[in-house]
Amino acid sequence: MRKTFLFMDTIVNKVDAKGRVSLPSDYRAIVKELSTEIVCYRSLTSPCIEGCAEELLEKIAADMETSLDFFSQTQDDLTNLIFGDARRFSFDSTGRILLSEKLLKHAQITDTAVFVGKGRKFQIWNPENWAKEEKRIRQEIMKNRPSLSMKGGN
Amino acid sequence: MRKTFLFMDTIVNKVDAKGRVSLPSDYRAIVKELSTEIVCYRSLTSPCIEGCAEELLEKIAADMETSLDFFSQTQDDLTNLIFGDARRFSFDSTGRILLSEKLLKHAQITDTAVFVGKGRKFQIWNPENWAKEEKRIRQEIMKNRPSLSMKGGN
DNA sequence: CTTACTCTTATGGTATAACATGGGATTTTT
DNA sequence: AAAAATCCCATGTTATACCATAAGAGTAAG
Repeated sequence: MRKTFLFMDTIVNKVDAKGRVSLPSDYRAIVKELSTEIVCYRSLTSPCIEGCAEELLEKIAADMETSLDFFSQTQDDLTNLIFGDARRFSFDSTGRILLSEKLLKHAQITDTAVFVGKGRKFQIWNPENWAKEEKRIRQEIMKNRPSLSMKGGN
Repeated sequence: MRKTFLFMDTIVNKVDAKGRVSLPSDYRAIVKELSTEIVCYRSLTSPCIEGCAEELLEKIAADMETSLDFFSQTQDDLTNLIFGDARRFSFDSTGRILLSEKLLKHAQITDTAVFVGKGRKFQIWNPENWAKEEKRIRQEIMKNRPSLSMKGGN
């Protein structure tokens, strides 16, 4: 069976004064498995940091090259937004990454970070914000439960 | 496995009196990795400098040879503009390139340059202009968000 | 069931290397 | 000869690699 590479679980780690955090070991395993790197950027929609394997961005770049027009406005905007914000974060021998000021500020993270798995991606939250968000999501799901169906995608 | 070569992140560097700027080290790494050179030209659509690996222009040229649009007027015009404007910019031992007057003027850059990653390409902006542009893009994207379906999901 | 041991992971501190940037020297161009 | 471009050295700053300790999970033995 093929090894999985899904970001899962919710892990709470300390952020030190320099902005260093241990990347959960499971996440590190994925990076090694894919021989890729972790890439993080500000979430477009939430006050949190979003991360994924660089491999995924590679795919996006490749898709754009072929699907959209080289000179299209939308492509221009999207690439600016995604790649302009994303940055590679490689971890040291002890498994830590150094988060940037920009990201920490966006996610309002000071001394504690919550890693939340999302499959191909993951998010990093401020603990309080995540608590609220999780509650919101659960309520939302319960409300819309009857109309949720598996569409075959995703 | 193949190493990735995506221009990412947003980096602010000083431009000295001679017009020298440090090319962000990640960008330099890509150049070395691909054993190519950096090529820059005036953006066709924005007041900024656009850059990419010379390799990419090679690819575009190759694509056009075989493309159905071989005789397309628009495509002809666009490539004329880009190839006519593009120039190689190699960096010195300290990693700096010397931007030309023409480019600096087009991007209204004087003493500070903002490098914005775009995947296979990157842009160089005047700080104020980029701030405005980033704002514009974020608004635009948020407005059209529902209709944007990326394969990477969101 | 409890205790001791081992291994992995997280975290704090420090040393080292890499980078951006200023200044000057040398070379090339016109 | 003057101007412009390229190269080289010096420095402050920051990120990264490294070492050491602590904490926790899991395992094996008593």
